[in-house]
Amino acid sequence: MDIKDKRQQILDAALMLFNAQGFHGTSTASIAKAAGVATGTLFHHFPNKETLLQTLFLAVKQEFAAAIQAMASPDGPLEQQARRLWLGAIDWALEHPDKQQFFQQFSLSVEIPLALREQAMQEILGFIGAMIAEGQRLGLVAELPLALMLENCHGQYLAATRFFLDHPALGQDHGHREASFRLFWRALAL
Amino acid sequence: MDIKDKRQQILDAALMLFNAQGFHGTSTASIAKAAGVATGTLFHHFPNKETLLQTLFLAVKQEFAAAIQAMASPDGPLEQQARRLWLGAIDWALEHPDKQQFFQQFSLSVEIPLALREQAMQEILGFIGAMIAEGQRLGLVAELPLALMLENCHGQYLAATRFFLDHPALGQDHGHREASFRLFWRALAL
Amino acid sequence: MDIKDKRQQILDAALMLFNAQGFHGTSTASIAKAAGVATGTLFHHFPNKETLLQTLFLAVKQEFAAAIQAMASPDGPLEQQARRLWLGAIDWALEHPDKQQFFQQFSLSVEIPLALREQAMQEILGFIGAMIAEGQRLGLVAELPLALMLENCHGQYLAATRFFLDHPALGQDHGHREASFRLFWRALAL
Amino acid sequence: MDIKDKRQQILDAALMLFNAQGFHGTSTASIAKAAGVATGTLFHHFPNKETLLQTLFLAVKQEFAAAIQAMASPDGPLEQQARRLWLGAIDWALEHPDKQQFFQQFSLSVEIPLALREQAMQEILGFIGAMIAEGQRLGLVAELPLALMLENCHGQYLAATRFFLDHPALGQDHGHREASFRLFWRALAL
DNA sequence: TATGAATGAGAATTCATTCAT
DNA sequence: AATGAATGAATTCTCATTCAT
Repeated sequence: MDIKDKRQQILDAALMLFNAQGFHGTSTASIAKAAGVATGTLFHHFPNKETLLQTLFLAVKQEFAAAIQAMASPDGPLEQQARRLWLGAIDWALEHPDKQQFFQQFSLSVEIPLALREQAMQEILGFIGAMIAEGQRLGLVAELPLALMLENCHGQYLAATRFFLDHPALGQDHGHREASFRLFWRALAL
Repeated sequence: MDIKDKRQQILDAALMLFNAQGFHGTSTASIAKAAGVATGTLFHHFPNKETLLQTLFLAVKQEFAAAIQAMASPDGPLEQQARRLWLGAIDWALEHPDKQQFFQQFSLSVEIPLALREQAMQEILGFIGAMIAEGQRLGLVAELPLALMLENCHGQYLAATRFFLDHPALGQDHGHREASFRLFWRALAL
Repeated sequence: MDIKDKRQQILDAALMLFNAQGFHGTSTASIAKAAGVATGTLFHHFPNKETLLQTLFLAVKQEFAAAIQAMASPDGPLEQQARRLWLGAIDWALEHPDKQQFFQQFSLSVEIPLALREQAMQEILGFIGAMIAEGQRLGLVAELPLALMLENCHGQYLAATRFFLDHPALGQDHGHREASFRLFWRALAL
Repeated sequence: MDIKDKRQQILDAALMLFNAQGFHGTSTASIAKAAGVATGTLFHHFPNKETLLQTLFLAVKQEFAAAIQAMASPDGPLEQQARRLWLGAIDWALEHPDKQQFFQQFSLSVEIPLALREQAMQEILGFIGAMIAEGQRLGLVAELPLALMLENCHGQYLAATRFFLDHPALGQDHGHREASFRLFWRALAL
């Protein structure tokens, strides 16, 4: 237990409680208690509650981005690449339900400053954009306004993970997994 | 000014402030002040702050549902019906940006009890479900799990209105309007 | 007890406690308790602790200024006028030892913003300045830099009241009263 | 830099910060930081914050007393001796504005325990008392209560240095320097 | 119905001090 | 002697809600 340092324990506790009760519904005292540290310790590591949330957001975002990046590979036809990515992202969500739920709650929330939110979106959607461009070059993807397509991808991903988090069993069901990809892909495809 | 009763003034002020500052960021005192009434008056009309939010949510939801219902008509081919509905819903969002923003913020939020949220979703997505079933019967719409399709529709609608609220000028642009429908429709269509 | 409103009770309690324990040594909770009100009530009447102090400072200052003004009258030789004023001011201090002690503590303190302090000094020393000018015109008062003379008057008054507050019995002693005036007057006189 | 030991660095930083922000407005952490040492180090040299303040007070007082003592000499007429002392004390204040400001703030403050304050006053005013007695023996100084005269001297000195600290340029002006002495001396003189 | 002063539990944050290294 | 992470009591201030008028 002493291996994980207190800073990390605080982040873990915050993730759990923010998910369960929301940002404003969670007191710093309760985070500290759940983390097994004193109230002062929280403020030793984070100047205030807001920064704690943002630090957490950044950390989760980076973990997700790294996982996605690791899945991407330019092998095979574009649709195969996209399927691999989509299902990989769904799997990541199912393996890290707490982190995914955190994303659902905060990736559009006012608590995260606009700049940080947009930066996160950019980082994650960045190579989705590249893949769409490539698809358009190959005549596989429709020529629609890029910003709108990206917002759409984001919305579909949030919807799909929302669905699978609400019905965890279906996350293993081949039919539902493929269906979710089909909706996503056909929206974009020519 | 005395025409609108104080209850309505309170609801209006709450809508504005909840949008701007969130539920927890808005004090009942500030709502009362913005509404031009005394703090106590708010609690004559609503037993507590939560109920105020839920009442507001219900009112906005019903207004939206009524507007959508008015647009629907079983005339013409299914895709035309769907286009009319989709663009009508987009227009409603553009005409009521404050109410739409309120929806964006609270239709998935923890502040609204699950039961209320689901009921609202049902009411609004209800005849979307019917339309999908009809489409499937006619062989126009893909045979995918219904719950997933509905969640997808919802996610796409939120994404589209998010986009148009962020770029109000494009709300009048034919290309973007059609593109948003195309994404929506192609996801579902066979 | 209900006659004095809570606002005044809070000011009274604050005066007492600030005197006894200093500004930082006095918690808002203890002020509220001593005033017999809830903590929230204090913040209903004063936006924060600092404003409470400044309001108190202003109130005491105005009471003192009014008392002094009431004593001044242009009758008799200048030295008589000055003596009347000086002894009157000493008497006020002895009759209101708590308010005088408050002045001792805060009239030079950093807790009171410079602007407020200077305004208070002006108001109280204003007609001391006029009296000095008159004395100089009559050839009774030395021609020294005015600002320095005023600072000196203030310093002497604080010293004298400090002495009399520390030795309350001597406040009635004719010898000491006269001696304090003599020191003051001879410093200025030609 | 390593020449001055950390203890002294802490005292220097404390002097600066207490002046700028007051005792309660200055955290031990900020003192340590300004001194370039760790928070714990402060508590190796001083058992607590209060003791740090009192140690500082004592050190400054002793430095001042030593400087004054060095200026005193029983040569020439008494008024000359007094002038030398007074102007020397003013000069000391102007040469050590930070230490003088510290004195202004704490020599009457509640933060310094009464005993320490009185001891300091005694030490500094001690030979002022002797000089007054000598003046009275020679028929040069008024026969007024000694305690009152000492308090008056102290008050005048604080007022004069307050004035000169607020108007540093005038500290070199012969007229103002002499005027400040004149006020002081004429108050006491027969 | 309407008012707004009063309430007090609860929140975020600060900070002097300790102590293992 | 020096460090700085950790502590937790204490502090200021907020705010939903009540109630006498």
